[in-house]
Amino acid sequence: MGENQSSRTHIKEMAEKLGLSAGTVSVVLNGRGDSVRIAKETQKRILELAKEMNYQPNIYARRLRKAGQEQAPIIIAVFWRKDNLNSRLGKFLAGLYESIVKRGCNVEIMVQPYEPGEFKEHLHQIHSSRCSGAMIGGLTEEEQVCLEEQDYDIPVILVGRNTEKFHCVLMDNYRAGEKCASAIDSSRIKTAAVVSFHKSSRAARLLEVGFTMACQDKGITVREDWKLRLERSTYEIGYHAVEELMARIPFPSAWMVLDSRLAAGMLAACQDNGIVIPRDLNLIFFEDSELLKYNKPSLTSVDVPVADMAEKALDILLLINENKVDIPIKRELLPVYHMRESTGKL
Amino acid sequence: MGENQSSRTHIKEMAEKLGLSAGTVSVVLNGRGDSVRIAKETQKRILELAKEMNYQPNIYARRLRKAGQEQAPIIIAVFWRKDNLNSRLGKFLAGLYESIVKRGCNVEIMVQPYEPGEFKEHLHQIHSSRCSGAMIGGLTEEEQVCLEEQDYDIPVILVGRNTEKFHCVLMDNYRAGEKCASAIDSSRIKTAAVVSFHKSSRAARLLEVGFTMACQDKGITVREDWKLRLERSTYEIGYHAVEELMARIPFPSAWMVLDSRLAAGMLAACQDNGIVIPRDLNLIFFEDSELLKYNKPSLTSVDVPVADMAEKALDILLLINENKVDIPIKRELLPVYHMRESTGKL
DNA sequence: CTGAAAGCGCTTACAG
DNA sequence: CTGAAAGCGCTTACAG
Repeated sequence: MGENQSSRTHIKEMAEKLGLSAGTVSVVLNGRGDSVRIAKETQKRILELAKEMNYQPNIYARRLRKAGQEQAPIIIAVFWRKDNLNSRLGKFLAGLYESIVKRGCNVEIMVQPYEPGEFKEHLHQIHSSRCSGAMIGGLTEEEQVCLEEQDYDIPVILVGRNTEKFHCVLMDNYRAGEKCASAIDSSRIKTAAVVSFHKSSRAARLLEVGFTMACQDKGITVREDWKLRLERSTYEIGYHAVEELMARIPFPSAWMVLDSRLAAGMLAACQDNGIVIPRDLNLIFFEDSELLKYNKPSLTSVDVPVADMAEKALDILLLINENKVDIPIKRELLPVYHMRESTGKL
Repeated sequence: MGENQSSRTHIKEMAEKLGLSAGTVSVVLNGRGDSVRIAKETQKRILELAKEMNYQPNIYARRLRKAGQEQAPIIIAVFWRKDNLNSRLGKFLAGLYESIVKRGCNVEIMVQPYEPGEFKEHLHQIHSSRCSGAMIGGLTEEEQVCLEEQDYDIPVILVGRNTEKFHCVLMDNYRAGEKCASAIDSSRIKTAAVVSFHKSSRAARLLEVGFTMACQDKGITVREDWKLRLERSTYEIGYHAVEELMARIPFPSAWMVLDSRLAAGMLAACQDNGIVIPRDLNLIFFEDSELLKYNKPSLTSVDVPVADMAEKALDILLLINENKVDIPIKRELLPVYHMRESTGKL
């Protein structure tokens, strides 16, 4: 037992095989063989064996060796859903990096992608022998439940998810919904629709409620049957959503859409059906994209403040590490707001 | 001297202050105080001092301790330009992760953003005591020169840059240029323009040459004065570029554009000037984006195969680590190709 | 030219 | 209830 665990070659092993000391092997492997005047022949034997046994140095041992010369860094493990790597990870890392520089602290960022639904395979990585803290984005509810079943000896910070057990940074979804409503010109517009998804998260529902409530306050009607539930986010589904809404009488004249990837399809449908934005329709998208910004007319959006979230997550992590506070910290941030032509304002 | 270097608190230090042994302190700090039956009072003193001195465990020491129980991983340092974090890092990491899973190897990814132009500050991180290999994206020419002045004891792989000294993975720019030309319907189109930048990289120039040569072969004329050099990539500059090209007589009827961020401005200008795509004009963009895909008409693009590059970079790194080959390996990959309506084909 | 020892910071049996 | 020792894998003076 225990054989397959430490299958990697070590210096000591090689030294024994060669009848040399570990020091000699180490020196040669580090290219200092000549300067320490190890026999050419010995060097050759060592290098050959290293190649043969596929020697890989243990980075941790090397770094430990350097302790005293250099500060040991704080290591942050960032867990991110594989299918989200493209969208927001870049912004998150950028925000994190900026904050690290600003604070002048010695931090290393480790990124660990995970398969959607399979986060549990990484639970063992959340441990003080691996990193100083974990930031986790994109968890499903089941994954979160699973995560919460255990305790961890380092701070865990959920990104974009609410939790009572761990720390978290998230957008104030209710406020985000309100913001969307405030983008509508209520002097002209009296009816509004919501386009969201069938399997909506708690976050999405809060957004919807915030929007609906704020609309009510402004005298804008949001009828129950104007709340569209789509299956997925594709061009075609966006296109059909417009046709469906057009069948409703009266035709709601402002739409809040909970996903910007539908935008292309929806815009095409509007064009094909002679709906002019913002004359006939106010459009507000959740999530920003170039598509929205450069469309003619440009489209208003409300987005998650990812960089901000990274900054706050770092704040929490450093605070916890310094004070060993044990109550969970929650930071709710305001959404980012891009007012554009699609809501009739410049 | 050496005081500010190791300012961090260590267990030994705390043990001395408290008149205890390191073992006792360690046990309590790991929450095993009760199970090992350390006096409550002692535990309290230890925890208080830890808080006061802001004790941070040395992750490397902890991980080394675990050696034998768990495999030491290969650590890949990914250096990425801060201002590119949003665009291609996600795809690169996704590609890297996929390849890691496919190969079933034990790899950790460390991401180190750097300020554009300031890569030299990270040179010391390219060392076997920090990681098993470095992948570097987005270097400027000066940065690359600076990097090449030194030797490193781990494999260095440049992403998207050519080099004789290190390994590299890059797109075959000449072939990419040819691909762009092949998107043009030469039975109908006889003239082509190139829109690029004033300060163009060697890569961009190769792309241009590949395009020009392939056009010649197809009987398409690319006149010198149809080669536009723009200052930067913005909406306005894209808009003006179209006006400039319209002033040329004859008006070139296919354009290869070396950057997709100009797209929005160019499309707006075409629309404003009654230029109909693809009837009057074939458009091919380098770099893909949603904007191109969902435009009406959808726009053809040629893009860097980032995920592929990540895979090949991993291949190289593992190969080098196994065989200690010392000749630089270069992998040139074919671009990714999105044929769309803007070149008149579906 | 090479070996033996010390030590990086930490944890874990073990002894008392 | 606590201490002393051993050891994780590696490197670096030092001795010979």
